[in-house]
Order: sequence, then structure tokens, then C-alpha cells
Amino acid sequence: MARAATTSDAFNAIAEPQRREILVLLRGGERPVTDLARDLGMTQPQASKHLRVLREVGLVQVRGAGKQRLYDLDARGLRPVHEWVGGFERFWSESFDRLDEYVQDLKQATQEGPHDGDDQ
Amino acid sequence: MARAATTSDAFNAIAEPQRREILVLLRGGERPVTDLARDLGMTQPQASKHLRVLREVGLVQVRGAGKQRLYDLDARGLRPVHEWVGGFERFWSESFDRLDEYVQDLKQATQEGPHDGDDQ
DNA sequence: TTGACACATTCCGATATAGGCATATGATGG
DNA sequence: CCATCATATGCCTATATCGGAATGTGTCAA
Repeated sequence: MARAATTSDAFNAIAEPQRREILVLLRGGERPVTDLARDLGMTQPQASKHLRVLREVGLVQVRGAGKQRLYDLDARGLRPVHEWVGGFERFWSESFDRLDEYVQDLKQATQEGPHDGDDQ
Repeated sequence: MARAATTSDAFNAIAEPQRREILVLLRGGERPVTDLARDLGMTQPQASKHLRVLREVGLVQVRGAGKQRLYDLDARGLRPVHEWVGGFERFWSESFDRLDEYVQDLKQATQEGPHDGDDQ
């Protein structure tokens, strides 16, 4: 099986950097597709596709305005994400104080060899 | 090109539901792979693979403990995610007050037909 | 109706993913 | 050194992307 469909939820939708950029732009107010595409340096079809995904997970809404279609942010779907991630807040604060972790970092790096095999 | 590698950043790493579950479990303290696999009803290789991704983006740390390898949460990488999503907080709060949006919802649903063609 | 403009969709190819299964690697105890 | 337990990796398949190019659909204006 491949990765969960990108259209499945907000978590997947915002995994895409370009979609995040679109959402950020939309904080400035509703905008037509071509505008977004131009501002983000992508083709119009690309923008349309990303917007479709965002619409399918409910992060944007569309409104027809003559020839254009104005996309508007609907951030409510981001709330659950914020809450989920927020559930870890106390843990990353913790990490700040604990030198522990830093020490273990070093110890491990030493154990596992000079140039860590952490990536790949 | 396919989607950005899952290993690229925290956003992608937490797009996977099972990885989110792993992170949640790890809030209870460090744990060996088999434990996690059992608790989440997945195979050991699956767990190892997910843990690898999480490690590559820095969301967990490993520590050898005899035969076992104890995985521990390192939530610092979630902070940027929390901040990014937090940048939309005022927008989902807004949506609460604005009846606007609700009205437009209805208007659109009416324009676009009785059973919305929003999905697919 | 026709043409122009804005946008959506489809088809294509390349890649990376998740899962299952088998197996390699690593450390421990005897 | 060998057997065993805990984990990591490799290989394979099916699928879901993302990007690009071409084309379809819808709306307006003359």
C-alpha cells in the first residue's frame, strides 16, 4: 500500500510545502487561482491541483466570482492538528532543561562511530 | 516527482497515523521496539521502519540497552510544526464568530446542487 | 455564436511509500 | 563459539502521489 491518500486529512494536506505556502497566502484574504500560482511560481494546473486537495480536506472554500473562482482559507481543520501537536508541548519544553539528552547524544554518537549512520 | 520524502521533515513524518500513535505512546517514556509493535498491533519490521523515519527527522532518539534498543521521544522537532499551525489560530477562532462563512456555505451548496460535488 | 480568459481535469512518467515476508545484524548468555 | 532473543534491512508489489503538457469546461463580452 502506498501512503495514506493526501486527501484524507489535514495532516496529510499540510505535509506538502507548496500547500502550506498556499494556506499562508490565503491568510491575506481570498484569491483567484492564477494569482496564487503566480505568487508561488507554480503553474496554474499545479495550483488547481493543490487547491483541490485543500478543498477536499476542508481547509479552503471556493466561491465563484464571475470568470474567477476565489479561494478562501477555512482554518478550522487545522485546529485538531494544533491540538494534537500541542499535546507534546510539555515535552519539548522539558528537553530544553535536560542536559541529559544532550549528553546522551554525544555518548551515542561516540558509540555508533564518528560519522553517524543516522541518515539513510 | 513523487511526494516529498517522508523522511524530509516533521510535517511529513506525522502525516502517518501509525507514526503519530508511536509518538503518543512514547510520551509515556522510552520503550523497546517490540513493545510498541505489540501495543499498536503492527509487525516488528513495520514498527522498526516507522521508528527509523521518526529517527531520521529527529523526533525520537535511540539508546542501546542490552539486546534492546529503547526509543525515546524527542519532541523538539514538533515545535516548528506547532508554531506554523499556530499561525492560523486567529483564523479558526474567527470562523467561530463569523456567521458569514456559514451563510456562504449554504449559498454555495444551493448553487452547486443538492448533493455537493465537493469530494472527488 | 464565437472568441477570450480563468480554471479544472486527464494522461503521462518517475518516484517513494507502506505492508508483508524473509533474512541479516547485533548483543547476550552459556 | 553457538544458540537465542531483539531489531534492522532488503526485496517485492500495489498504489498514490507530484510535475508537466495538453485539453476540457465554464463564464463573459462582443
